[in-house]
Amino acid sequence: MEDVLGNSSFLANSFPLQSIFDSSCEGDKFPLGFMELLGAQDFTSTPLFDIAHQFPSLETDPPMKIESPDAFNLPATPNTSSISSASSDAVNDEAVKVDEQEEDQQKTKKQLKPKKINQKRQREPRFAFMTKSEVDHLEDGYRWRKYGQKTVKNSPFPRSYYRCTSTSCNVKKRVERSFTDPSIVVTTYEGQHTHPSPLMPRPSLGGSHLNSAIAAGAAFGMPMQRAQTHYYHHHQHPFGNTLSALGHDGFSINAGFLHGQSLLKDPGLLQDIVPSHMLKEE
DNA sequence: CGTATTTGACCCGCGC
DNA sequence: GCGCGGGTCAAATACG
Repeated sequence: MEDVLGNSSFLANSFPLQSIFDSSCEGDKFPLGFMELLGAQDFTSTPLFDIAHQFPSLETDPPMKIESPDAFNLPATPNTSSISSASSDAVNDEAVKVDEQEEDQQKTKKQLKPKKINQKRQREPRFAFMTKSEVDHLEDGYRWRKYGQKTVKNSPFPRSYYRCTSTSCNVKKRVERSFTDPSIVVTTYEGQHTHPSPLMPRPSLGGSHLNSAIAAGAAFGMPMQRAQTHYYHHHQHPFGNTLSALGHDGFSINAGFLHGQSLLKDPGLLQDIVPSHMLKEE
């Protein structure tokens, strides 16, 4: 296809991210989508989800705004392109706090027991990426182990469930194809990696756009494989410090686990993949 | 032999 | 209460 860049707008128009979350929210009623889904789990003790809490108004905002691909400078192959957004559910901090340890135990005992006290179940931050790709499983720098697959209602394509193979990292992701456009792969990440990417040990080595993009993408758990990653976000981004990136539309990234800190320290590198206004905007 | 994938069963939440 | 759909587990299997 030659309309690679055009794909972004195409995706935005024909496949509003909201619909993704609408369908990925299971039975839960998340009229707002992203903010509700903003989880309150703090793997790294970075309370960025609290920050997300401060932006309750999403319904009044337009569903999404797509970022110009140029802003990312991704030299990815024109084969694929992806857009992204994030979500998480909003829960009571207290409930989470109290729940965390208990939940940890319950987690080990799997879900045989009720893990939620009186709140919605999922509380981990979630990022959804729509990637125009022919391969289902995009390489994002982490190793994933498939633990399940389910058929998706209203879709001929199954949804696959992956879990990060790192023992201390319980990041999960779902991969499914859009039934409206089979060439689009929707990848939803849940949770945050507590470790650097095993496949991308030195992000700032090459200094090329690709390298930094991949490094950052890997850090964020974004699909990299021949994919052009576009981020959906709203106008403002409380990008307070380098440890947490967060768009108030729910695009939240906890980069606390990032060991390749040089990447975050150097705005230039980040600029390679993150829109400039996203870095400094407040 | 160790690791990853497959796949049926099970559990849970939600809507009716 | 029941059925449905989503999410996860774990035994079996495949693969290196």
